Amino acid sequence: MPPTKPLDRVVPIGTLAERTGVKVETIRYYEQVGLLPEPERSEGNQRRYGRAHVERLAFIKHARDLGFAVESIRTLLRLSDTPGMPCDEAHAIAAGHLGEVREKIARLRSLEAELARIATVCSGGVAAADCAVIEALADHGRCEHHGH
Amino acid sequence: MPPTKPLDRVVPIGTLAERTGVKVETIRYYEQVGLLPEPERSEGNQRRYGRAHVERLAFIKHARDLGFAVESIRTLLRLSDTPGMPCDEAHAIAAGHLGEVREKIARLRSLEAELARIATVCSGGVAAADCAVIEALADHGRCEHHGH
DNA sequence: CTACAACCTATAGCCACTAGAGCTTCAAGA
DNA sequence: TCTTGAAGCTCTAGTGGCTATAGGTTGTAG
Repeated sequence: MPPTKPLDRVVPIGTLAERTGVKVETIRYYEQVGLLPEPERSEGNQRRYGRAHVERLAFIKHARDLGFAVESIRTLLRLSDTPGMPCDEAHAIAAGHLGEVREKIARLRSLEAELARIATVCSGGVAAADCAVIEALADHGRCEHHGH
Repeated sequence: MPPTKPLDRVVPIGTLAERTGVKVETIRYYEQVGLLPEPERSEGNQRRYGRAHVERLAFIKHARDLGFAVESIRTLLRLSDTPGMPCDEAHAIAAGHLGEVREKIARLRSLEAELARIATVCSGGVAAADCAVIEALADHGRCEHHGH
């Protein structure tokens, strides 16, 4: 028989990791915090995963990549496990997260403007006493009014 | 004598906290990790801060507000303490941080686009089985190619 | 049968705080 | 002077989402 690895229905944790792009340690962590159900074990006590696990982990990974908190993912998984439920909660989680992301962007943009201003004034080579970076940080009169 | 508090040269930790907008616990933490020097103590072992502490803590707060890591702030403070040194390092830290902030913004913007797409398709009220949010997360074929 | 990669558990560390328990000190009013 | 209560003190543990290490066991190719 050839190494039919990609078609195996039951795979060890390393293969699951490769297949989903999630590290082995992270997979065990997800199991520990209850995102991923405990899989069957081999005779020697090693984890053996099936197709359902691959799909569930892909779901988790995708949600994490989108920045959802583990707690939100727990809820989203619960919803996806009970397809009859209305999905208002899922929408609320996504919309809430979108709001957070937008806030973060806004905050980072104001940081970016401030940092760019500071960093362009001083491009190094000057004595620290006259450095615009140090000065800007020391001079709290300039920036504390538009709270970044 | 009236309560000349705002002009006192030696203040307890609570007043320092009020004056800088940094929480009492955080001030003690900064002292513990060596950002803020240990102040004098009252006879009863309570911290008493002077003008120099206020300025230093304001510097730290401003830098933290701008997102600098504590480790970077340590270096920036060292530079500002030795005004003769050239400030190339300060410039490098600021420029490096600006780069990180810009990367974060870029990543968040791609998240925002994806989340907005997902969240607008499904605005709730639908059964979870048909919910675009759940579906988008489950369907890894759609998004894994443009790595967010 | 042996070698060695891959697996296992348990624990500690990361960052920058934050919260709590259980105690002591300070300052204002009676 | 005494009492009260806010504010201070130290020490420890918890947060989120992993990541790393130590020290052992299992699976499998040659």
